[in-house]
Amino acid sequence: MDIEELLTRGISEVIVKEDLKKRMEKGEILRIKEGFDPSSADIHLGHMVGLRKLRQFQEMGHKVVLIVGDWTAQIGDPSGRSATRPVLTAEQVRANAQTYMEQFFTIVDKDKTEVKWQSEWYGNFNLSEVLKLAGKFTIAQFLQRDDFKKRYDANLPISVTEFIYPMLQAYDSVMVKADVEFGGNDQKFNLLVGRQLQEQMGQRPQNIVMTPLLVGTDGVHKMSKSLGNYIGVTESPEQIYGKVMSIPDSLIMNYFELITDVPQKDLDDMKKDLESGSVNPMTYKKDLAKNIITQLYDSAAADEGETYFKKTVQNKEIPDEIPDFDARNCANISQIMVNAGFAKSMGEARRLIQQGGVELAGEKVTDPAVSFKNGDLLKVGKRRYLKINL
RNA sequence: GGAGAGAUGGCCGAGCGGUUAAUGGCAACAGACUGUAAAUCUGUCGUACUACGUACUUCAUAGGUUCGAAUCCUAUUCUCUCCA
Repeated sequence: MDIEELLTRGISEVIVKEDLKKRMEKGEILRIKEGFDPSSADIHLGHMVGLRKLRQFQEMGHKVVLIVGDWTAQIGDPSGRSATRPVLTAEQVRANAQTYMEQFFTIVDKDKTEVKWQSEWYGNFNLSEVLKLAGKFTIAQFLQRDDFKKRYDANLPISVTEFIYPMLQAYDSVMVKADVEFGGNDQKFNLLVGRQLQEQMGQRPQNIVMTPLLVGTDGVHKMSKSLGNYIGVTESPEQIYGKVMSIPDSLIMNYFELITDVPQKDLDDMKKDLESGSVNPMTYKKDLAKNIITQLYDSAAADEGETYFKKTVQNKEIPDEIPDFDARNCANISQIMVNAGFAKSMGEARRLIQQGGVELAGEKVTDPAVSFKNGDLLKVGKRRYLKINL
């Protein structure tokens, strides 16, 4: 992959592109900063966009500096939603960070990565240092940030700690002497603050590489755990396959471009096929699902995912493995559904039955009081199964 | 410190003393349809039950007024605006 493609495909913006390109062409080995906030541990396909890009930089010899945001995790990233996050204990943060890194290094090369914790420099930060740092910024500057401005204009609360977040993130860049910082599109402001602070503190300002935000399975919002529209990289091949199939058809090309290595000219052909309608979108969506699973697992797992999908969704067959459920304490079918987590309440369970969404031993259940016996197969909705154990 | 506005179900947002378990939208779930868990259409969407009904618990929190309150009053907590 040449430098131009590296800086174009799957990238929304590079600041300053010419400068970065020159440095790379000169063969400089760059320190690429990637921060993460261990308030949540799960990596999903949305993160893959940037992580794959990091990997590509590593393959060209550059060094990734991963910053564990154990301090910023306590603030909560203001980008996105306004809901304040619960404060995590140090233990939780450490546990999350561990889990995160395990996932991180399935995509990024661990040997070419340096891990830094924010507490290395913030651990004994004192008030005078905080003041010195805060003194370098103005409120007007923060209100330029779209997210802040919108909330300010809409009379929505903005916590002062949210202003501190970009300051800390910027100071991180100074501490690790970052040459380049990676971030999602929505991070633009924070990334730019890093440039400014580095310059103020006598460092060469970092270049910025921004990756587009992957749209979630709902086809509308960015992929995020809190919106529930995400596909986690640790999910099972069957789950990933199914979730990929559930993205709107209009997202297929976007996913191919951002999280696969399929060459651009192939993508162009596929796009034409989709536009002309000569190929069923499902076909490409299946390819996409397999491609992603192969990256995260291997091609055998991808095949398994596909087989499972064909069986259970397309042919509506019963899956091979069905969990047993101990139903000895359950008086009726509804109770089993609630205890198994298939329904939130007895009322919901009854409704499912009324709507014809429940099958017992192959028969549609119409009477909530039907009798069941050991080994009976219970199907709820399209794809939730269990075997009754008495 | 002073003056004012506001807090409604997972989210957005109506309602301003009784046909209100609370319009509408989104999300979610089920059904139909489909070569996709896409799209589209229909339905459901506080909890429980001896169920076309009944009971209980909801409209920031705690009290109060009233035959009756999400709607009025008081206190508390939180948010926003303006003044200083």
